[in-house]
Amino acid sequence: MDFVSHLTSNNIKPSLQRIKIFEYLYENTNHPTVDTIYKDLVGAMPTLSKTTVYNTLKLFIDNGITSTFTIDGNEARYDAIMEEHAHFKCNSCNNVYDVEIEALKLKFSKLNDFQIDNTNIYLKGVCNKCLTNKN
Amino acid sequence: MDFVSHLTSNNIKPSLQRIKIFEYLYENTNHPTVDTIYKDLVGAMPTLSKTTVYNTLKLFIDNGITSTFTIDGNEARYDAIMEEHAHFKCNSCNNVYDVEIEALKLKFSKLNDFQIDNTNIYLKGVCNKCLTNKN
DNA sequence: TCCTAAATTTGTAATCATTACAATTTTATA
DNA sequence: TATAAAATTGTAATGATTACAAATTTAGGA
Repeated sequence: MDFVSHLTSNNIKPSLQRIKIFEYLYENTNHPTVDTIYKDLVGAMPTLSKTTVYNTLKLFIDNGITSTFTIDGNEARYDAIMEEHAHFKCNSCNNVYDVEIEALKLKFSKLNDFQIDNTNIYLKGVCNKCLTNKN
Repeated sequence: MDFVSHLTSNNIKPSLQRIKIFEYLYENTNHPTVDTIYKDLVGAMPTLSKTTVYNTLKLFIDNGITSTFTIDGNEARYDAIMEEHAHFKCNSCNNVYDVEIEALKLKFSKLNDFQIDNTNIYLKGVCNKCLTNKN
């Protein structure tokens, strides 16, 4: 993945901050929050500002190379995966997993009262790993 | 709908504030925010505190007679309808509509990697009314 | 290369929803 | 009625996000 050309081809000037933040998002598929992104990058880029992280993510979203969602209404999470997918949060280990929703998309598209531009799904429960450990 | 017995049968002592807040939720199915609930009720109950609205809604949720969701990650919305359903927000008129998801629930229940306790779906797009008006 | 304007980054302060907490008021019970 | 428990209230704190203006960097022309 050539991050620089990915940015430029989406009309984003590839500054160092933008490259690093996108690279981080692309390689960390665990749906990081702004705070996580900032803390993980500020070591290598000591002048990084949290405002820049906010600005940059907004820019990415506006240009369609990043998506955002909130799992519990508190902190926004970010994702470089643009294919529509659902999220599953385990109430036991608090991990957030990706879930395929191909079948669901089809169902939704049949709704004819609305023009649906955006589908947002998240599930909560207990993941298999935690179910097994719990005996 | 007898609100008092609905509260008591769900282990909630029916104080005036609790009755009024639940009544409001039950009769206003437009998914109000805390601020909306507070502003609409404080006229009739001048001593009402916004903290009480928060406390009461939390109590309702803990006792299973109210559900909550966030449509855009900013403000929590509340709902006395406990049957699982999706929400559709129109990007043009900003209204939030209820959407049936019976068919979808079936699909989700087939996922066998997770034990799904809670399904949360919201859709965004443009409602028919706005589509028609726009020519 | 140097100069200037525009774009980007940064830090601080403001905003806004929500929560913590302690004081006050109300309710229930002896 | 007296007392303890529960409920309500107001204020202050928290935490994510945004506004905004200053500082820095970048790009293009002289």
